[in-house]
Amino acid sequence: MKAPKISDAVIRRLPVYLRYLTYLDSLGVKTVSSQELGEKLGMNPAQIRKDLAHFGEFGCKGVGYDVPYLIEKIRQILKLDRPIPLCLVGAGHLGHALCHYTMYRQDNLRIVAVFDNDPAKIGREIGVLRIQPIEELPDTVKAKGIRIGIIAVPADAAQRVADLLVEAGIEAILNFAPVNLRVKEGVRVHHADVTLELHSLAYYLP
Amino acid sequence: MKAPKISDAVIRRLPVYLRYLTYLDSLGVKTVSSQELGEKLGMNPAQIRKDLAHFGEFGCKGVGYDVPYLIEKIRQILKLDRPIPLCLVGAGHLGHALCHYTMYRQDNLRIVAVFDNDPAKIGREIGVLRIQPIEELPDTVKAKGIRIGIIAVPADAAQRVADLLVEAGIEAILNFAPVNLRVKEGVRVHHADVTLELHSLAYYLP
DNA sequence: TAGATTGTTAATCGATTAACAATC
DNA sequence: TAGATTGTTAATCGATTAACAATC
Repeated sequence: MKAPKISDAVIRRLPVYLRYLTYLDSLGVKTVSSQELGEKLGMNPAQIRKDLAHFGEFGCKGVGYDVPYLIEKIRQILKLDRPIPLCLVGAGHLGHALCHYTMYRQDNLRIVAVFDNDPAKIGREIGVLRIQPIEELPDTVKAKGIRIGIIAVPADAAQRVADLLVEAGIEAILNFAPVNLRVKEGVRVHHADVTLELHSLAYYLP
Repeated sequence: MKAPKISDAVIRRLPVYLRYLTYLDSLGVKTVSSQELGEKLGMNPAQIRKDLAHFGEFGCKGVGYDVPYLIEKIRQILKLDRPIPLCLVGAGHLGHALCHYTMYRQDNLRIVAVFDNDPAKIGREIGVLRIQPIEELPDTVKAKGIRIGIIAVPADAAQRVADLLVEAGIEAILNFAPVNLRVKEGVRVHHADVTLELHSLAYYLP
């Protein structure tokens, strides 16, 4: 649709805007300028305008941005305007936390299946979901149209799980295990790497 | 010590190098070139050399880098060569996961205290740690010399906890709550933001 | 209309990559 | 020594910021 590739830096700022806009909306604020947005988020207003202008003309000169309209537009850009089924692999503490977390959110990303290979966990429930044996993953992914997989298993199992997810036809992976996953071209992997965050944080200690 | 500021992008790559070097070391590999490193990590070798050269001359021309020596040096740079006590606020599923995670790691970052405000949780144990009431935070932080605080509480409590941590003298915060924290100058905050990762991942879906 | 704010072009800044002399 | 690889300088690339005409 859009010829020029949008940089990842831009894409990662959109959810930040979205979150703050949603907050403004909850306060009943109808309009916001890039100036105000920039002040609150500690960002350059020109950057915000430029980021948004990549995708269309969402603002109104002399006025600013209509909050609900901009929320709608950003959600469209991020493809959050349609339901996206996720699955979770690994029903440990982290898995539970993630399940509860996405369960109570108001967006269209929803965990619809949970897998584990521990017989003690299989069959137990997290919220409305029953923990399924990992062997059921391929069929369930197809049956439920699951598009994103979340890996919340120990490091030594992560690559196997990734292979299984990719084989099942998953399109993107969010990986919590502290390992570099290798996946085929076209499958996007994001890392939620606590180790990396803590290590880089340590550097900045006085 | 070093006059020119090192960019955050560089700092965030160091733990990536460190992880892979540690893996190589576990295999008994003694020496590695920026070329090999770059191939395995999907990075430009020149970038790796330049990153490292910011901090000193760690390599050997014609040979490459001594793996154990480089590990030692990166650990020094990141201040991981000395024990850094952490505390965790929020003993939910995420808190449990983080506790177990840092407990079994071989680095010097160690959670040494856990706090919660839920009477049902206070007094219970996570590994060797007893969950303490949040009121004990200031004294415990001082007594144990805690330098980094991890926030794993619901969004609406996060800012209060951040204020409490800063007040207690914490120097850095890792925040898992999906809110923008406001802290005074000099306190570094990193975000481990699952929402942001999932939202940006959704964009890249085909 | 006058004031405000966008969208966009141009200028600046910084980061990545390439190239190569130094040297192990 | 010859081959390999670093550390570093120079070239390239891309992202951020500033400036401003367009216009609500």
